[in-house]
Amino acid sequence: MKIATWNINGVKARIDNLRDWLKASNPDIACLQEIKSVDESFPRMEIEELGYHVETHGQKGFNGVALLSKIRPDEVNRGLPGDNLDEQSRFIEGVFSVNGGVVRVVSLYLPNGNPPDDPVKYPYKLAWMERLQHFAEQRLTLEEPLILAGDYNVIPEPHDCHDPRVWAGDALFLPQTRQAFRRFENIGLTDAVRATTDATKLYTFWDYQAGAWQKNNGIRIDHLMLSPEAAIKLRSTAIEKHVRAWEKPSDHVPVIGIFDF
DNA sequence: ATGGTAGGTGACCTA
Repeated sequence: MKIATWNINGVKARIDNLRDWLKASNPDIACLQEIKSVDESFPRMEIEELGYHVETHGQKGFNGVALLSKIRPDEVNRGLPGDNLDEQSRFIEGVFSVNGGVVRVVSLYLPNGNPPDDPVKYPYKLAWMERLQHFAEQRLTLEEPLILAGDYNVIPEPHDCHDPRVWAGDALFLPQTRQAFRRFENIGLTDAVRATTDATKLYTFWDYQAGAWQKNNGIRIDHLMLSPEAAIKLRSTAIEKHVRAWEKPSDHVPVIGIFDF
């Protein structure tokens, strides 16, 4: 089973890219972030035509996540538990039946958090990470394959960016951010890409500005985090870097996990 | 639209 995560930066602007990518990469489940669309205006038919079931958790203008899947989920949960007042659409979970078992797949868009001195933004990011940790801890007790896939807006380690000095004061790389991410690993989640390679200079995002792509000035912020039951079934990972060179690209590229289920 | 770029919105906001 091939499971992908991709921040597409606007589903309406990226519909041709998205369709081309689905045809070429052919994932069984695709987790999308930043659809920047309400549920009603998601280009559902254009995706269904390609044989995918569509579940969205959209929002006007910003954020928004979706799950595209060849098999229909048995259950879908929208919104990260832990704050009834949080109105941002950043989390959708699908439960899928696969040869006798179950796999839970989450598409998440973790808050950016910049600027860090803003009274709201960075605290919101850290609180969201804590809520995600609590969610994960609860799901881990189920002892099921769980894949938390998405744009984490976290650079885990210095070698996950082109120049750590540039990112030193950024919400994506601050010690508290990295510490919160490390907590995900400490409770038993595995960073799928890191588990399958020790290559450096692996990036999933290149800014549109200042020729970042041309200079390979990128960061690795899109991750597949796995429960032990999913990690043991992980066969390989890939970062589909070529997609960044397409016409009208997203600033992120798809990250893939291939599993034995 | 601060600027460098981009998307969605609608007289800026977010990344």
